[in-house]
Order: sequence, then structure tokens, then C-alpha cells
Amino acid sequence: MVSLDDLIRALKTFRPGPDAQQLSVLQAAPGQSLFVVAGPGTGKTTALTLRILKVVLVDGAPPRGVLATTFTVKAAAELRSRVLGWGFAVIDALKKDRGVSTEQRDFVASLDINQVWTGTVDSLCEQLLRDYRAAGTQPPVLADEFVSKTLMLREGLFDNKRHEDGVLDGYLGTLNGSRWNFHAGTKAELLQSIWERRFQDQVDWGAFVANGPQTEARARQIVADALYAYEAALQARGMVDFSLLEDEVLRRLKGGQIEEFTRDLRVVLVDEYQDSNLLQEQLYFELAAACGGALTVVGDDDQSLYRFRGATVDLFRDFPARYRARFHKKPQTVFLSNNYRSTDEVRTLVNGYATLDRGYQAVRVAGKPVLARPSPRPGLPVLGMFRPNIDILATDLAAFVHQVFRGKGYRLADGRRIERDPKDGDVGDCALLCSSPAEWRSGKERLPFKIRQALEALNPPIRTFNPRGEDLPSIPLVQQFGGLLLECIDPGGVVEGQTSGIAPDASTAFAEWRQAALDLASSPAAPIGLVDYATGWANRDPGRKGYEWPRSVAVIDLIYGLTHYFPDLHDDPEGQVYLEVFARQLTAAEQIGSFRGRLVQDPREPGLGDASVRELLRDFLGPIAAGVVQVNEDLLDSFPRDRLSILSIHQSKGLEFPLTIVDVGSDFKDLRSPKFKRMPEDGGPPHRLEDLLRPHSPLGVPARSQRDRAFDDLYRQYFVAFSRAQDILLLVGVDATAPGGRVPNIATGWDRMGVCQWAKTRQPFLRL
DNA sequence: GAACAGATGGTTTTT
DNA sequence: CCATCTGTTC
Repeated sequence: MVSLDDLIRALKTFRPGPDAQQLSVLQAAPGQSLFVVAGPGTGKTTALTLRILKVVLVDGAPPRGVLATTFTVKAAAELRSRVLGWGFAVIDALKKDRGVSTEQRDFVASLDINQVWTGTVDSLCEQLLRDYRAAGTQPPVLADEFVSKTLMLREGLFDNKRHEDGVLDGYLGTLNGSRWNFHAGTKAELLQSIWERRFQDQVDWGAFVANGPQTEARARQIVADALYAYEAALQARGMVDFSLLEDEVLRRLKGGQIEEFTRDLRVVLVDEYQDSNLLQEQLYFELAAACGGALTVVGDDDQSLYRFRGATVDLFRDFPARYRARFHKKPQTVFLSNNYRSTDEVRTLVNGYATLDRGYQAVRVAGKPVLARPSPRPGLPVLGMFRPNIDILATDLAAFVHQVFRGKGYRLADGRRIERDPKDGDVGDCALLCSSPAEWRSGKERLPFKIRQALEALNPPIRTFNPRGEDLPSIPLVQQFGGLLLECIDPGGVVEGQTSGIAPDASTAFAEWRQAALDLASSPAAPIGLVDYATGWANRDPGRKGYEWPRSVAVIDLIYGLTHYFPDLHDDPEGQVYLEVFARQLTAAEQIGSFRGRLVQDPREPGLGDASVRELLRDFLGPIAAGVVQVNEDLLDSFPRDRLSILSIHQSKGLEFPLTIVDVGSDFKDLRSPKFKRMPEDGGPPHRLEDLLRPHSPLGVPARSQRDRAFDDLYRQYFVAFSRAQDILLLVGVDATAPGGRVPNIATGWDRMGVCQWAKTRQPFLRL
């Protein structure tokens, strides 16, 4: 083992050492539980990584005894690369260090940092079920989002025609809050949320079904039936979804069935703890119990954004008390408040924003310090661009971006300039963060659409990157590609016409897709050879004399064959994401269907071929066409350097941009604009779901009203958005919702009492 | 300036 | 479906 000083000396050979706050995270004894409250840009991954290295190098814990989990796949990958990268560098430096004895050198050389376990909770659970099971049993297959959505739709809703049931309809409609846009997909999502919360909140399900108000009794029973059908469908296929997976692992941990794994455990570290739910807390507590309560949690209550997915920020805020109740020891609280990301101006605005609403302070961690800066870092003022309407806003914003990244820079009134980094700066240094990246809302063009148009109209044009901007089934490329797949699999829709169980939305989209494909095929722009290729598939004609069409072909071959005629699907970043959706959904269909994603053609049994087509329509193309399947988060981990990225604030979590543009209200031109996004009057579906299920959970009913929770969520959202900025933060919106405007809006400095704090004092930004 | 009629706008985020 | 906006009329 080496000393802490040795470790820090080694670290300093390639990066600055830890600051005093980070030092207290690594100094604490391995068995000491830590509650690390880390604001944005304060180096929490750094502190976590260093603690891991310290536990291994200084305290001598075997690397395989260290377990570090985070909430997202992206964060897990980052933590892993940091642990390995710094680990190898530190080991390298120690080997060369003259102050280290031969014995110590041998120890260091013997370490295999690779054995440190990093990943998401779900990947941990999956591995535990796979590696530590009773002899002779099969590990369950994990049903990903694609599979579980498809099954919930098919078995939960369409089976027994529950989607036509008036009672269920009314019940889910109330939970949804509005009949607007209320279709099969929405219902399936609500059912899935109830299913997930049941496990996440550890709900006493029997009590929930039996103990509701009399008027709801039948509705609750139908919900229970639907979820049972979904569960049975998973079980029949030997599958588990994320909720069942975690629940099963918790059960086995409690039953001591995974001792082979837990007996080696020395420390457990959890990142992004503010987005944990009760089930996950129980998992962490069980794992920590195996190593004497050596549990370190890191997070930021102000950045908890995933209530709608079951996150309960109270678990983070109340961690010291909850830990004590379980382990009868006190965790040590450490605040990381030195912000290394942003300029003083941005930091000041972020600090002011977190404390602007009195009601919000009650849900924050007690005694949390403001973000500080060890040494001053003055920059340019925070900027605000507000315009009379969205068209002028889009034009002016496009011009601004163009001047900065393709022109001579943008000149402020005082002469200072905003310029791209002269070395390697490009539009990729800038991101537009919105509450939703959708380009359209009820047939109207939103800012992401208008900014795309405006940027493309400039010289030279700037393209945007926004794979989630459009409704997937209505993207022309998706329609053409999907239409060709349809025509190849089921020419003329003959089998489709005889197939039940295709959602009405999917049928409509299918018709559009087929038309788009036919239009493409008959247009002069049709790729050469495409028609012949597709006709070959449609006629099941191998096109060569002496060859026969195989009895069974994998549809993945068709996908790759067709891709050949759509270069955008592999060359264009957005196209790649769309292709991935088709490939993933086909994999899902393979896993749940009986034809394994294959197209069968058997002259002796014509019914078999039709059945394979039916399965592909229902399980492969149907969910994409119905809009149930969305572009997945981890499909877009890197952003093109030469495009303006448009992303939701949720997607931006954990990222930072030199120039961050936040849409604080391009949609809010008058008081008719949606209140739930700016000044809620009551809670939304996630808050209603909490109130519905928490009475039957150990968590108990939430202490705050739905409305207050809705406000809290909005403050957190814009806190995250504003704190992404490194150098320049630019807030954009329409005049009506600018501070002093008449449209109340949390994002422009209003508190929940209806007072605009930013209008009372000097505005915290410079108007452009 | 009040009262009325007809038009308008419109639920988000996702492992 | 409903709150709000806009225009018209007195």
C-alpha cells in the first residue's frame, strides 16, 4: 500500500490535485459512509474516482471489492474511463516514483484496476442474476424498453380489448389529466408507469387493488388484470423488465443468495443518488450491509429531474437520517461547492436562481452552500434575447449563432466580442436547450423548427442536429424506408388487411409509408436498382435462374440490403439514429415472437408465411409506426462538431457547453400557453401517480402538494439548464414572458407566489 | 368599458 | 373541452 501523499503526488504528475473539499471525500476511511452533496461543475466524478483509487491504493481494498454505480449508461461509461485512465496513470507514476519502496512498487504493479466494478444499477442486477444462479437454471433475458413497450401494448392493452374498455379509459384519462392526445400509446405508457412505480415505491399491490375508493374498484381491477397479462407475457418468454430485474435481485440479496458476490465487497459508491428510487435505495443498503455500511453516495438535490420515472429526491435529501435508521451510524456530510465550470457571471445567476423561490428552499438539502469559485473567473454578462414573436426570435438567434461561428463574432454594446474558439471552435460548442426538442406541436412550428430553417437559409448554411425533433413515423426518410420494408414484406398490404391487433395509428402510418415508398420508386430520383431489389423481395424471387427463394430469411438482411439505397441512413448522424431504431425494434420482435424476426415462405404451408408477416407487422413495424418507440438516449452520445445541437434539458444533464442557449419561453406568447410548463396550477401525471400509489408504499403520502412538487420540478429543470454554461449563457424567449412581461414563467425568475423576482431587481442578464 | 360572439391554442421529460 | 384572446357593438 502507498500513502495518501504518494497517491496525490502521483496524481499531480498529470493533473491538478484535489481541492480541500474533494480531499475530505478521499480522506475518509473506507468504512465511513459519506453523503456528498455536489453542485454542478464541482468535480463529483473526480472526487468519486479519487476515492475509488484511494480505497484501492492507500487502504488496500482489492479492486474487485469496489462497486461504483451510476444512474445512466452515459455517466457509467464516463466513470469507467476515468477510473481506468487515472488508475493506470497513477500506477505508472508510482512505479517511477523514487519515494516509493520496492515493496510498494510490487504491490502497485500487482493491482488490476479493471476489476473495479462500474456500471448502472440495472447492468449490475443483470450480471448478478446471470453469474450467481442456482445450478441448472437459465438466467432471465432482460426485456429492454422496446420489448416491454411492445408487450404492454399487445398484452396489457389490446388483449381482451382493454383499450376499448370505458372504465379503464376514464381512469387512465383522469391520471393523464386531459383527453388531448389520449390514445393507445398514452394508455400503455400510463400502465407501464403504474407497473414501474409498484416496484420502485415497493407498493403493497394487493392493498392498492383492494383499498381504493369504491368508485375506482373496478378500474383498479382492470389495471391489475392488464399488468398481470403483461407480467405473464414476460414470464412465458423467460424475460424480466428493469423493475422485475431489480426487484428479483433485492429479494435474492435479502435472502443471502448472492453471498458469493457480496462477501468480497469492501465499499459501495453511488453517483447521481438524487435520481434513486426506494427499490434502488434498498438495493444499495443491502449491498452496503455486506461491507459494514461502507456506502458513499454522491448527488445534487437541485438536479433531480426524474420524478416521472420514479425518482424520489427525498431519499437523497434525507440520506443521513435514513442511513442512520438502518446502520445506527452517522454518515459524514461533505459539500462540494467549488465550481470549475462556469464564469462568475453564470455562477452568480445560477446561485440566485436556486434561492429565488422561498417555497423551494424547504426541499433542498439543509445548509447547502452556494457555488463558489476558488479564484475569480470574470467573463461576459449573461445574455437575454427576447423578441415580439417566435419568427423574429428565430431569425435573430440564427444570425447571432452565425456571427459567432461563421462570421467575425458578435459585438456587444460595450465593444466586447463573443467569438468562437480560434483554435478548434465550431458550432458544436453551442447547444440549444429546450424543455422539449419537438419541432412541431399541434401542427404549429416551434422554435427548434424555425431555428433550423433560419440557420439553413444563411450563407454558409448551418445545420442542426436534433434527432428527437420530429415525430419518428412522419419523418420522410423513415416513411420511405418503412414503406419499402412494408412493400417487401407484405406487398400491397394483403396480409395487413387480414391482421388484427394493429393499432389504428399504426395502420394510418402504414398507409402513408407505403405511399411514400411508391412515390419514391416512381420518381426520377429513385436510387438505381432499388425497384428491382424491392420487387425481388416482394415476389420472393431470387432473380437468378436455378436458385430458389429460401424457406426462411432474416429480415435484418432486408434492412441492410435496403440501407444500401439510402446512404443517409449510414452517412448522416440523424439517419444513423433512425436506422438504429429499426434494427433495435427488429431485435425486440425477434425476442418476443415465434418466428424470430424471420420471413417464412413455404409453398406447402402458405398460412405459415402469412403468420410470419403478421408477426413482423405487429411486433416490428407496428410499434415504430404507432409512435410508441422513441429515439433512445444512448443512441446519441456524441454530437456533430459542425451542427447546432438541439436537446432537451434532460438530455443535457451531465454535459457542458461553452455557449449554452436556453429556451426559457418561445412558446409562451400569451396566457393560454401551457401553465404546467411555466406556472402550474396543479400537478401532472407523475405527481398524480405518486399520490395514487404512495399511500400503499413504505414512503407514505408525499408531504408536499402536487402543485408544490410541480413547481419544485420546474426550478430543478432550469437550474440544470442554466448551470450547463461554461462561458456564455443566453436566455431566449418571446417578449410576453421576459421579466416584467405579463406571462408568468418559472424560467424567467417568477416565484410560486406569482412575483417576478427578476423584474423587481435589476435584470440578471444583458438584453440583446 | 362592458358585454358578447367567434376564433384560437393546446401536456413535457425517458433508464 | 375550456380558458383566453380578439374584434365588434353599444
